[in-house]
Amino acid sequence: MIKEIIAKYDAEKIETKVMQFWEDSDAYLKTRELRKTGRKFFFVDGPPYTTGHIHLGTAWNKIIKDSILRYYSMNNRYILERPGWDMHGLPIEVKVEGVLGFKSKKDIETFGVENFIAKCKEFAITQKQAMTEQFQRLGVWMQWTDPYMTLKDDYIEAAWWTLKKAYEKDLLDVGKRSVNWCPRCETAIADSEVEYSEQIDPSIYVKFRIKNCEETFIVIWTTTPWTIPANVAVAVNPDVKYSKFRAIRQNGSKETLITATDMIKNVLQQGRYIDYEVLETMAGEDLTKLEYESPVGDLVPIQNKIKHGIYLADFVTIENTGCVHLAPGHGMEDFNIGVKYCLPILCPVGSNGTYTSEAGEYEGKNVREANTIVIKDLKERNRLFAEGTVTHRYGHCWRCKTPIIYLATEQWFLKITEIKEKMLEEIDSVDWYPDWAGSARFRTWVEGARDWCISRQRYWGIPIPIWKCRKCGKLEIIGTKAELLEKANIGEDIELHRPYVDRVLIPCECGGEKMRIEDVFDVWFDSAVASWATLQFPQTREKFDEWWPADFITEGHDQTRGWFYSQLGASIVGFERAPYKSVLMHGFTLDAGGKKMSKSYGNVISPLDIIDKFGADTLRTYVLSSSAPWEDLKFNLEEVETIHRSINILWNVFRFPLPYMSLDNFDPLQVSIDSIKHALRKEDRWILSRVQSVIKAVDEAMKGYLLHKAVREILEFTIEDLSRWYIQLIRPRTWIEADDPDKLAAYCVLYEIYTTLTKLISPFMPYLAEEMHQNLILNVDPNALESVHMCDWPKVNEAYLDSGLEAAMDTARSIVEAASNARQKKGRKLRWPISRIIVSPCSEDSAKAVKNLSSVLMDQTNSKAIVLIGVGEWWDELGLEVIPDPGKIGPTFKKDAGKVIFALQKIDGFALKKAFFETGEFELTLEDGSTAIVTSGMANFKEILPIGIASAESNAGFVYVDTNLTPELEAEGYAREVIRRLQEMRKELDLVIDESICASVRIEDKRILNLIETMESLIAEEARVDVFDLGSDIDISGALVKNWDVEGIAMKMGIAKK
RNA sequence: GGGCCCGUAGCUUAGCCUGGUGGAGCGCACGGCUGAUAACCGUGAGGUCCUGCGUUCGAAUCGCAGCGGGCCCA
Repeated sequence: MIKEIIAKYDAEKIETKVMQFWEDSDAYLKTRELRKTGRKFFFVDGPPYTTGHIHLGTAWNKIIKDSILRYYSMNNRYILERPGWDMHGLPIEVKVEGVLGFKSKKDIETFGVENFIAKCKEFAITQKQAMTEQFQRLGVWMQWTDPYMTLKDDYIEAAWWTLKKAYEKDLLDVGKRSVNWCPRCETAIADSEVEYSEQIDPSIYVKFRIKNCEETFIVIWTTTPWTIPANVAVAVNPDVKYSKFRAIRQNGSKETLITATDMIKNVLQQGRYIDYEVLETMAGEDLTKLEYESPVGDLVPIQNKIKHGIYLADFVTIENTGCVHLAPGHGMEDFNIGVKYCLPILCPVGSNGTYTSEAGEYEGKNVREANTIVIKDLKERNRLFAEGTVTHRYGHCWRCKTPIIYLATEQWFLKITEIKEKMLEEIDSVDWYPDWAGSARFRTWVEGARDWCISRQRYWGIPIPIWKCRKCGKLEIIGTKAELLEKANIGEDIELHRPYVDRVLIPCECGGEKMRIEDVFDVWFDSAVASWATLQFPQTREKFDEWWPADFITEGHDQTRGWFYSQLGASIVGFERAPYKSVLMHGFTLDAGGKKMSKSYGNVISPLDIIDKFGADTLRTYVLSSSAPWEDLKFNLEEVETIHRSINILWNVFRFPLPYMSLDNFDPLQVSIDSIKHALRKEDRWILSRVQSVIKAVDEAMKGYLLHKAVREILEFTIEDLSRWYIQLIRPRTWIEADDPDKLAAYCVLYEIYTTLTKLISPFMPYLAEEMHQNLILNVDPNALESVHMCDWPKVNEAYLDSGLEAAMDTARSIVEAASNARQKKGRKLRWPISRIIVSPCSEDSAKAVKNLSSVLMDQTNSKAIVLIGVGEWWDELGLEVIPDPGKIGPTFKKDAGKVIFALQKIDGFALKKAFFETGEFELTLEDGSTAIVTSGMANFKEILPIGIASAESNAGFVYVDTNLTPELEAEGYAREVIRRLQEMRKELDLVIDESICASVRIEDKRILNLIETMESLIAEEARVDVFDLGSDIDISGALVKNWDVEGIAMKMGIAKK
């Protein structure tokens, strides 16, 4: 039996209860089980990093995923969607280092890698647990008991297997490259791990003395003096003019310099020269013949062994001096030029950011601290041309904020440049939502991609499975744990982390021993293999063959260069095809002002706080409805409150009929819409049609992942059509006491609508939907499907669709609004009946709608009749005033204009208007008997409303409301006022709906009393009055007595339980 | 500096693809309703459609340039 609900919407209560129900009933597992025969749908969850707390962005991300998966599940898709956790990497290492008070890698070595790894693992697992609970609270249904975790051995094997594939396909490369390096973490870091921020650095101009030439210097500019000891060359632009010129100081001293011609002025200013004289102008090309000597050769002996040349490079811009200092060991572009021209890659800096012995006198000094020393040394050697500072954006380690340096070190690479074409090809075979996410954004990124440095010199990560012979240097790439154990002849199981795998040695054919290289993987490589790791590949092939590749993934737009990219690269390496078939790119959460949320701004909003206040359904509905998925979401608390109110309306809509249904023992299993078909009213057919249209619209929206449109459609239907219209229309029917077919029809329709609506909202508001399902379905039929999420998604019932009726109802609503507007103009409350409203329709369709829905119109306008005028005709009770336009009449009629105007004011406006409408002119008889032809435009018209009539425009045409009272109407009006007061008093006494009362009403105004006496039975019936005492001088008593002022008439009323 | 996206009422947004007098919701003001009631409805005020230039008879809509915001890159 359907249960009455008195409680107002209490999200916390509902959601706690439903969560418990899901757990007790194993609803999630049963739902998946139920769809086992359905078409497979493989979803791969982009693994959030285990930071310990979810934020609004990760919440939105999971909410989008959950809603889409619930929708697919109801559409009979068999879903696989293990949630994932990204648990390795520097962020956790840095956190743990912080907890343990470590400063550098040495501390870790002292503490013991084994101990350190154990701490990292413990930390990651604790954080994962906390975040799991938070995601569950959002109502997200995933395999929380069996997530994929990047720290598990089977996951690690997936990464190993992929690397081995890369090796077999010759896509693995090793070599010196210039990489971003964090001197604190002592590791290479990815481009994506570099955070740029403003920083003040030295800005120096340095003179390099040209060899075999009389005291001539080429001038370069740099912000990193510490790289001067590693300088090996200078780059100039091939398309730029350079000059050799004599610079002259105030005191007459001179110096011969080489810079870009256009930079002479700047250089002179920097060096405080006052004049110059160009000696020679040359192309960049000409400079390449020159050689120069290091300014610090006496301090860095290795510099004297290097031949310092000048080379051409397109990247050189006309800034500063137009000559660029090249240190291939300390810069990306420098390195590339170095490789191109086979320059020595001098890198006299160690992993901790201090100079090595190669740096001669500088050995042991920290590079950033060495800046001032280098400047001083240059000055002493007369090689410092100018000195200053510059504020610019500089890269920092995203975890520890240390300024990065570039180091040329030996690293491992995936040769992305070799598979780029294939990657671009695969992008086209993927469905992107929105389209430009793939066709523009992702494509551009991949086109510019470089080889991927996958090695890191750290501890907490997937060990790179490369074993190298200490004797002959032969490599062995290991693909699985079994392979490792076998090749190393180890019997017992080991964990695939450092330092355990580091201890495993593999005998080499040469008689030597292969030992693992020390590096671990870049964490981006971890998640890159998620789509097969989550299928337990390579441990088993079965699931992989069944499910892979993913049908769908969705992540934020930052993942264009992140997970969308890393997965594609790894998948081309492993399988030569994209690992996903469709991708939805979603936006970022910003604060209400459109700024990004960040701890330093203090504008971070926690999803958990929102849930505590409004519930998960409100948060979900808010984030889903407020903007298109791919647009950034400006989080606005007022809008959350608005959504909460909307859901509250949904709740009120839902609970409104329950007391009546319960009272009447309404059993939906016994009565169906078919069985009471004959009793369906127009409005019933209308709402049934509307709900079909909503299903259609939601399906259409979901097809393109337009979740915002889907949710808005449902909310608008609920508020506009259900709450504001249909419920208002059927309220009187629910009060009918007998077992009336009219009432039953309304119940059946409501029941049909609600059960459909329950399913429609279930992907988006899973808790509320479940609560409604439990009452509407399970309380009626204990054998029904336990959870709404197990139900099939509603199918559009074409038989109920009636677009003509939907349009007609729109017309009717517009008329009711206009009538309400017109009433207001005359101050006539809706409670007071009116004799008639008159509609002058603007089209045949409107006229038809009025005829068709006249009962609805009478009902909602509280009028006794609807008068329909013919299309294009005038309501004959209207007067029409003719307003002549002298501006038009004057020029035509000159001196007779006055007579024409006078005549126009006297004639029948209707005839004139008709003539204007039909022929455009009218023959006017003037006072003196003569005639004049007036044409349309010479007069305007203004309608004259009869007394007591007000008008307003609707989209069906003009609506006139007759507010003139008759004694009958007045009697009913006052009666309604009395009923209203008695109802309010009943309420105040908290009476049960169908409880009878004794009531007494004293009205001293005789005329009003007489009117009301004619309505005594109506009042008694409406207010459930059994014993009714009405008079002008009676005593008023009861449990509650009140004095009222009804439209200026004093009334005293008393009521009591019978 | 580059790529992509966004900019419409105080706030959140529809309309933009396919040019023809800009629509909602929230908030505000006024009025109404009343057994859904700490709910609800109506009316009203409120717009340089980010700016400028161009195309066009006509631009929120198309093009170009700029400004502001976001993500990514340099």
